[in-house]
Amino acid sequence: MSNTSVRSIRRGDLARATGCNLETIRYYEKIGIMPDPPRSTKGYRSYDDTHVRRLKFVMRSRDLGFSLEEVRGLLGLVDNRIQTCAEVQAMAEVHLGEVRAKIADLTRIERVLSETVARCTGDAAPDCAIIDALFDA
Amino acid sequence: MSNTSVRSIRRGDLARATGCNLETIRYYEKIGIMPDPPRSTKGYRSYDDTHVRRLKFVMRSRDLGFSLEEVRGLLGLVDNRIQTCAEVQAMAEVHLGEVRAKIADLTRIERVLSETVARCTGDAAPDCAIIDALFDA
DNA sequence: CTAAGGTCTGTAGTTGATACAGGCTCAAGG
DNA sequence: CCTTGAGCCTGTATCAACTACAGACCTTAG
Repeated sequence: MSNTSVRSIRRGDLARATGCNLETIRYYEKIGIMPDPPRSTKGYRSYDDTHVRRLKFVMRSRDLGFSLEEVRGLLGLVDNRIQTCAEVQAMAEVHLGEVRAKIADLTRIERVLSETVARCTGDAAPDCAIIDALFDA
Repeated sequence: MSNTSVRSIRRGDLARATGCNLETIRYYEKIGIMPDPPRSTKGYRSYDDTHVRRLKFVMRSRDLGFSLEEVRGLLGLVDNRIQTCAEVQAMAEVHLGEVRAKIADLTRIERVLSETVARCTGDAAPDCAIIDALFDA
């Protein structure tokens, strides 16, 4: 791990360091997920380690499917300790339930779709088992 | 099955007959998924069987996760026979691949999340294994 | 000194709906 | 006949979560 301490990098550097889209950084600042960074005399945003770390946290949370509102909640513990571990756990469990529901839903879709596709002859005729299935299901 | 032929129902009736949201019908007409229906002398939309059937087709396709653009493609076969069965099959297979990819993705998320939640003590402390995991993953 | 490329701002577009305001119209009850 | 409430009409705004663009400014390498 490279723990090289970084101070005063620009937005493009932060984007590269985290893999985050350039514009998304500005968006996160606008909605308060990321703090307004200090500026250079000419108005350029200036980031450091703490921003890299926080943005990676946000991205990891998003990658696990937490909504931005949920991420805001998670950051509550990070920032002000306004949330307890128990609350975070509850939130994560709710989210886990949603993820499992989505998996169940997609699994049902997968089953129906694969059955339907299997019934299709795949020829050049303008008559199709998939279309029929969508009409008559 | 009730095959009672229906002619000249209004938008609210179509919504009830299909379970579709009232405003969504207008939206589908605006984007060309549903045709502009004939109007009464006073401008009221007038639907019949064919609209009920088509809207149900659209809803079933959406329920299986097809995007509106994909639905548009499926409707191509229904409407003008501009697509062959083979093309529909190819589209369905691509979509099936996407569904499977999503399931794989969510399954990974589910695994990480459930492991993380399990490591959490769930007490009132302002220190949380979930937060730590999001930082250090 | 110049040219390329990075950054600044505000704003618009994306997908797939859903909601609302303000005005008409229609049907039923009194 | 009149009223009242439901339903319908239109255009426009809102949501998540970004992403992209225009036009101006700044920085840096050659």
